[in-house]
Amino acid sequence: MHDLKSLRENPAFYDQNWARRGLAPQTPAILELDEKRRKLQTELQTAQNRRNEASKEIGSVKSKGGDAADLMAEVAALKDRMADLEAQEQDAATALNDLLSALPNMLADDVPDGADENDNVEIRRFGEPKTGNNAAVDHVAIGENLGMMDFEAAARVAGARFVVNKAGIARLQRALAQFMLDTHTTEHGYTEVDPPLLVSTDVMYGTTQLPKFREDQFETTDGRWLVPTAEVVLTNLVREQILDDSDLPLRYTAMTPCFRKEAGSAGRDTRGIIRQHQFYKVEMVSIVRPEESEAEHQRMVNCAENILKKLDLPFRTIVLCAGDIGFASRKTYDLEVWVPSQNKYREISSCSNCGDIQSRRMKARFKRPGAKDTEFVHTLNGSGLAVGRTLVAVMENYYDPTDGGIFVPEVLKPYMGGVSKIVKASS
RNA sequence: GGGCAGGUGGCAGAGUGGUUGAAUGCGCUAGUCUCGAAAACUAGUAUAGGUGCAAGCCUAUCGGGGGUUCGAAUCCCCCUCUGCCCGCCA
Repeated sequence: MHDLKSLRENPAFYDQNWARRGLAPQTPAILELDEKRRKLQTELQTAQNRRNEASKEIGSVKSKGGDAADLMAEVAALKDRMADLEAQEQDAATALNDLLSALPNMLADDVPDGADENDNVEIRRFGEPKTGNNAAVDHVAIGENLGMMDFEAAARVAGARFVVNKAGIARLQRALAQFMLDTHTTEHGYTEVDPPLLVSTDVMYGTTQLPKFREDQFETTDGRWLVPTAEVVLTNLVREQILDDSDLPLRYTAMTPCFRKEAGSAGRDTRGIIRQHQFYKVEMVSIVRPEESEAEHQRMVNCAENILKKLDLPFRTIVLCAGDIGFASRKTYDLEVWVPSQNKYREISSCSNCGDIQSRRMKARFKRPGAKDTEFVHTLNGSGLAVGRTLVAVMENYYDPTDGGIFVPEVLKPYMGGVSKIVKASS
């Protein structure tokens, strides 16, 4: 949700900012509705005030044994008018809310201009990708040759965009998740959370998956939603709370399955596990004071990068341009890992500073010491990392063409029971 | 799934139709006292919105929604959450 007061005071700022995302001016319609709504509200409140007064008078007249018929007639008339005003005010408020909740966050000043992903800006690289190897074996071939990835079985039990991992690959993925979680909790100061995977509609609204991105979500028959990312649950942990200043910053991490319909992605990344209806992701979420969110953002990106560095996977970090940035985000860094079989970098993490757009929707506030008013917190989220895609990167970057095996990255060995290479079981 | 009991301010806990946004206690903040502290005393201490230059005034909120009434924390209905009992179940 957007700050109406601020929007009223500076509509040009909002329109200019939205224009960077390619949106037509929005504030004229908003301001008109807002004014209409407030006018109705004031009128309604005046009527309510008179009703309250009259009711008190009736009480006192009656207690003295007097006749309050005139006053009661006045209130009866007032009630009709109030019902009408209230309905109108509700309509205006709903319309205003619908309008506002469909509009994306304000971009940070230093977000580069641009129309789409081609205008994103690379800011740093790590590692040396093995380029030019068009014959690189992809993770599907590697996994199937090892007999540890079964897409046909997955299709039989669940349909397209699922996989069945087995044996060494299944364990490797578990090791990856474990390693990420341990690193975030012991080195990066995050608190591990084991959250619900089914959440309410309000929660999905809070982090902006609803109402605009309904098509990509799995809804249950009893009105709940499967989480598309742990961001949803972790961020909503502070919903409807007034936090104490000393509680901040809060840093949460969780490893969860994520469920997505991928409704708009038909035909994209159909091979392999790059884009699935269900995948594991280790997520980081920070809840911070407004003035701290920029620094926290940098910190979070470093935490995500650190995982890739420890795994010794080549990657690059980019800033998303105005045209490619997500709905809730003020500014987003993507980490892209080198995928040899595709001979390019692919997204493996996305770290976003959402400012106060989510906290406004969630009513997540905090109070500074001695302050009279509450303030909205800032929320940030980032993948640390997408486990399935990390598995792809490890399989392909650590592939041994001489025997079709996969070397286990050094940092994962403790999680693999001493196994240093995944090889085909001898039959 | 069935039944019973509940959900009131930061916490505890009154309140069962009429200045009750809400007693009282605790906690917290400020002041008095003190060399300082404790104790005691005094005052203050919810959230959101509207309106106003401002002081302020007004509206709403006692789990959520709807209803009855001139008037609802108090009465009625639905939902939800918590506790307990029974049933079922990983």
